[in-house]
Amino acid sequence: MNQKPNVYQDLFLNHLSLDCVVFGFHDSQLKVLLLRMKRTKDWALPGGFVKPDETFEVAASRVLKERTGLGDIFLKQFKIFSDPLRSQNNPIVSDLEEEKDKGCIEWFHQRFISVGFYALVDFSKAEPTPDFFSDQCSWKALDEVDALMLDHTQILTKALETLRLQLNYQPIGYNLLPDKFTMPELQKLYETILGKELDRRNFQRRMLSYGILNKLEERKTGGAHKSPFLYEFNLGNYQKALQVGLYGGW
Amino acid sequence: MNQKPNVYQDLFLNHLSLDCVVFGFHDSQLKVLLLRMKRTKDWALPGGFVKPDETFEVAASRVLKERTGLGDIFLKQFKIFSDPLRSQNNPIVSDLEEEKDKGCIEWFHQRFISVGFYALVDFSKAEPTPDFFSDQCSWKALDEVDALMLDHTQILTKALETLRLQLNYQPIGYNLLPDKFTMPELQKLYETILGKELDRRNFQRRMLSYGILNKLEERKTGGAHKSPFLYEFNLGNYQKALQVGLYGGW
DNA sequence: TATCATTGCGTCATACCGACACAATAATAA
DNA sequence: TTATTATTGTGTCGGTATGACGCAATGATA
Repeated sequence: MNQKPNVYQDLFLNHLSLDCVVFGFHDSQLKVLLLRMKRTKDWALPGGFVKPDETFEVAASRVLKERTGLGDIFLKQFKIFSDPLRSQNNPIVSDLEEEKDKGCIEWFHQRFISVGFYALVDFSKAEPTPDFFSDQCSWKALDEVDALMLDHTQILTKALETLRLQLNYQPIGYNLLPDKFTMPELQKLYETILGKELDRRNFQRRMLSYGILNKLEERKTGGAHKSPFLYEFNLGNYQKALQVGLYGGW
Repeated sequence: MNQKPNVYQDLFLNHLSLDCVVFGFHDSQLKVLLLRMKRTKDWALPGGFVKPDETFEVAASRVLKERTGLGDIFLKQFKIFSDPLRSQNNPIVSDLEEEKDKGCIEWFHQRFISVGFYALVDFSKAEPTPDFFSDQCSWKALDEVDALMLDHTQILTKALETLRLQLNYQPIGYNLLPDKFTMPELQKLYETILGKELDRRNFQRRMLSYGILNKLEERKTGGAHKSPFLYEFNLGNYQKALQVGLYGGW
């Protein structure tokens, strides 16, 4: 979608769309990747459509490759949004009307259901790239996000809610942090996602008990105080925890 | 879909379908509602399509109303299945070919994505009813379920997996048990869903600690041994637990 | 050299959980 | 009528996880 396809109906399947809530972590803040629409300047989630030979997962990967330059992104579908009126009044249409592009307008006038994905990416490695309908693609801290296009605010909210829930039985951080990181950094990530502060000492104890961290000999220097140890994820245990979960529960 | 609509393309949206995994509890067994295809005798999940004015949730409710006679069913979407090849070789088509119904065959030859729902219903109140393509609609215990049509086995497996996960932070039982029930019955439900046995005494302690049960004065008589107390769900707390979750987690 | 926020490591009381003991009960068999 | 037996109600006990907090060590800055 870097170039405007004049042939949506030939390229993509009717009614099907997807939207991605891309999370990144930077400056002790949880950020989301957003697009700004060309004419209306509305902000929107990166999204796209599905080709005849794609699963939704593949389509989402393709879209995120275009928007961030990254491949092999952590991606998870969390909900499907199917309100019959959700895709009405798409600001994209008003952009297109200026160009009198009939076929294209028709495509965007149809009803779309949207599969919501959330993605976790390394902030420093992503290269935000606008699509054809937007003039800007950039990271926004969660508390800077105003009203979004269509039902995208609702999608973002649900994604965050899901992420918070998953935190309880899934490891997180491998996709959001650099390879080596300190315990305070990891804690800050958790605190940002949860939106509340945690006890430093209890966090460390619990985190270490999961067995998904390797403590390194190095320390992170340069900070203005006592230099903390560096950690890395134990990928084997991390992957295992992703599948089995962190707690047995029942 | 009790009658065969000759006008799918006018009634429903292209590419969109849904499948429901309907769970019921009876005879200390977890059962699933299945349909048997008329000609091929393949077993399948109850499913359907989406009308232009429906959300997926509304469409699923409509389908389940037709298959069970029940309204206001506990319903939850858990995953969308979008393999491009998933809806190939639909046995329904071979049924239709006998009738040389061209338009109808075309409809079923298109690629469908399917939103998976799972539903929890009161076994005793449901009235299984086949649709136009099936000659039988009946409950099957989980271990009696053989290979299902298309990717329906995969859908069923994922539904069960989701249900087991949800058990950890959501109350369950209100939709599956009669109004009054005993602690052993509730435990049996948990054991059946989880596929493993639990300690009677620890189960009771944990269950009561949730605060979602009212202990009644009555006992259940007629059993061959000591008569157990009856319980009912405390609906207020139950609903609250559904939203907030059973455990704080982080 | 003193200051001070930050970090590493530890303590303590409490809650919770798994495993298990024992008496009470209700239908059935003797 | 009485003994048997499987089941249920209630409680205990030790181990473990959790929340709240103490204190000394560190490393840049003043």
